This record gives sequence, C-alpha cells and structure tokens, in this order.
Amino acid sequence: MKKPIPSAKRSAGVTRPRPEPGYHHGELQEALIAASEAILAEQGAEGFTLREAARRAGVSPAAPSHHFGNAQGLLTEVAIRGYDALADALRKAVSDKRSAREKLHAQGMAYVGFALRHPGRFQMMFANKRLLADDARLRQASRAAGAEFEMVVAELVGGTPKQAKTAAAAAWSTVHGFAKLALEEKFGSVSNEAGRREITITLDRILNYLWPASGA
Amino acid sequence: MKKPIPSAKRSAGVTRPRPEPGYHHGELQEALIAASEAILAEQGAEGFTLREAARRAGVSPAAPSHHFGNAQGLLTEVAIRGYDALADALRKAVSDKRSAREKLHAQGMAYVGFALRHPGRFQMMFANKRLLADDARLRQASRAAGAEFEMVVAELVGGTPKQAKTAAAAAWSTVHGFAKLALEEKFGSVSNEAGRREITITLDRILNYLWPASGA
DNA sequence: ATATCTATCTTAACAGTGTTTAGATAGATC
DNA sequence: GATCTATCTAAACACTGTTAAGATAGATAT
Repeated sequence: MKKPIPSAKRSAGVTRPRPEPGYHHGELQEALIAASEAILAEQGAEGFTLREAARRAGVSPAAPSHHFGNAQGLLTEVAIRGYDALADALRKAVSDKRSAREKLHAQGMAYVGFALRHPGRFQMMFANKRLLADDARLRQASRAAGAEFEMVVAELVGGTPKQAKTAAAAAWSTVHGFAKLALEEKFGSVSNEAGRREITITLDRILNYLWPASGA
Repeated sequence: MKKPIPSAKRSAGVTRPRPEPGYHHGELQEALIAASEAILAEQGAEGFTLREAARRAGVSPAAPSHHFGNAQGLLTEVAIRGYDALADALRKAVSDKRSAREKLHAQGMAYVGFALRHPGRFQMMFANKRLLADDARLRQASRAAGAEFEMVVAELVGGTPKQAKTAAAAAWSTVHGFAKLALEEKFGSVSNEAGRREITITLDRILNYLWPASGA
C-alpha cells in the first residue's frame, strides 16, 4: 500500500553483515544496477527492460519498484554512475598533459573513446525521457562532467567568462555530435576494432582542424 | 500467409480514381506516414507506437504490416522524408548567401533550427535501432543531406578532398552535437520560444568562434 | 524468548505493446 | 458474371511496465 522507496538507506551507520541472497536479497539495489549495466553493455540502450534486469538479479518484476520507484528511477541511478565514470575519464585524460590545447585534445579523444567503449551506457545517459531528468543528483553529475570541459577550455581561450562558456559549448557539441554520429554509423562501422580505430583518426583530424596548434 | 509488402505500387502508371476510405483504404501508406509524423510532432520519438499510428489511420493494428512489413519499415519511410526535408532546409539556407562562410553559418543555423522545430522527427531520423538502418533509400537520403554540408565546406576550406571531408565532418558534428544536447535540455529549456531564441544565440556565437570571419 | 513491527520481496493481475496466422472483403481482371 | 489478388480484420501470442495485496524475514522491543 505505502510506497516507501528508501533508495539510500543501505549504508546507514553500521555495516551490514549478511550480504548474500535469501528472501531478503540484501544487495538488491547494487545487483539491479549491475544487471542494468550488463544489459546496456550487451544489448545497448534499446535492449534494456526492467523485467530483464530483475530476472538477472534473481527477483520478481515488482521488486525493483520498492527501491527505485520505477524503471526511470533505476536508469537514473545508472546514468549518474555513467556521468561519474565519464568525469573520471575526462580527468584522467588531462592528468599528464602540459598545454591547454593538449588537454582539450585529450579530453575530446577521451569523450568519444568513452562513448565508443560504452555505447549503451552513453546513449542512456542522454536519453532524457527514460530518466528522471529533474533528479538533483543526476543534474549535478551531468554538470560535474561538463565542468571538466569548461575548466580546460577556460585555460585555453582565456577571455571573458562568456567567451569561455561559448568555447566550452563548442567543444562539447563537437565531440558529442561526433560520438553520436559515429554510434549511428554515419562514419562507417563501429562494431569492429578496425572501424573504431579509423574513427578515432578522423576525430583526431577534426580536433586539429578546429583547434589548430597555432591557437585560436 | 504470403507477405507481399508492395511498398511502392501506389503510383504505378495510371492514376488511382478512388482515394477515400472503405474496406480498402486506398491511401493507407500515406495515411500511416502522416499519422506517424503527427505522433512524433505531438509526443516525440518515444511516444510513437505502431498501434497508435494504425488507430489514427482508422485501421487495425495488423494493417501496417502489409505495407511496411513492421514498425521499422514505417519509421524508415518517415525518416527518409525527414532527411529530404532536412536537405531542403539546408539548400534553402544557402540560397541567398554570398560567401562560403555565410553559407556554412546559415546551414548550421538551419540544421539546429530543423531539430528544434521538429524534435520528434529529428530524433527518430537518428534512432538507428528503430529503423531499417541498411535500407538503401534511407542511406541515400541521409547521404544526400550530408552532401549539402560537404559542398559548402569544400567551397570554404578548399584544399585536398581529405581536408574537405574532415572539415565537413567537423561542421556536421558540431551542429549535430549542439542540436542533440539542446534537445536534452543541456543548454536550458527548449520548450518555450524564449528558451529556443537564447539557444539560437548561443549557437550563433559557437559558429562564429569555430569559423571566424578571418577564415580558417 | 516471545511478540511486534517494518522493510523487503512475491504473486497475480491489468492495460498496453509489436507481430503473426487465418480468414474475410473488395476491387480489378478475364 | 466468375475468378483472382491485393488489402484489411479478428484473434491470439509473448512480451512490456506498473500496481495491489499478501507473505516472509530480520530487527526491535518487551
């Protein structure tokens, strides 16, 4: 009758001693998220179903609703982790780079690399209608990933904050558009390693064209 | 038993005299495509269902299969018309422009304008998994729209064909990414006219930043 | 230790989806 | 006017997400 949806009571104070399944699963939230990510990795964003996620976690189709409300709630959690992973990748990409231009270049490559390596997750992260688009944590995670871009771009272009914001939007649009078009096979096959390597080369050329060494 | 799927017997030689509904609809293909486009306009890409399209056309859920095979077939036809409309918009955008830079700028604005004015259709055009991605006519229509870009970019950059292709991919990626991110509300609300106008201004700035008046 | 309480999960059902099969109907052809 | 063929319907199937009601297990309190 009541719909509790605690959704974040798991790590409250003391550690849980019994993590393994019984009637009470114990780790259902994590199991459902892991199952969802596995489906996205295997079948892509269109292949996800709530029932399949429940099946893989070994519970009934109704079980997820107690933890996530509905499918959107579960996918929102998956998307948040996706944005966190993306932000990590963008952060790692700049770690060993000197110039701002090198950093931006590396971030662009890392962004598309993430999309090509995790297409299902990536597509779901930007499938607003399948997520709780107004969720505060989701918006924060998305913003945090975008901030990684803005920092590097601000270093590159200098200028006013407005100019920096414009340049950041430009960089994000370019790599995001390239990733999306690549995943829709507009630049050739993406299902084999050879195709992905060629696409990577194309991206490299695009970034060098738009942000040449001489500076903009 | 047999699955005919004529799919293009409509305008074969003589004109059809009786276009209005009976048991034989007469114009079911067009009616289904129109219904689908209406759904996409009203509900977006996620709102489309084959049964709803059939409902609007006044036929049973099984009727579309005789003309389009399945939902992918119908949506492929819708996507083809979408690409045709997009190519038209890109063509019209350059018609009154002088310099190559003006043309590219106008095309970019037109591309995003199309996406913002027809979000459902636009999203469906790039939802490969919901279409017959290998359909020859679909690929041709998509290529034709892309060619509008390549022509203008070749005029702008000159250089080798490879350089032109890189530049075209860069331009397409940027405007496509911007459109996609805008539709996912990453640049603010897009549901009201004020929001759309601000987004248009942002795009204008991005294009001026990436392709400045001084030339590249 | 026993009873109670509460979170967790199941069973069952509902309305909806895309697709297939078999059959009915209407328009065109001979 | 009979036959033929394209077109559409009716019914069924296996799915989907979600909800309501009830069972169970673990924790808490007595």
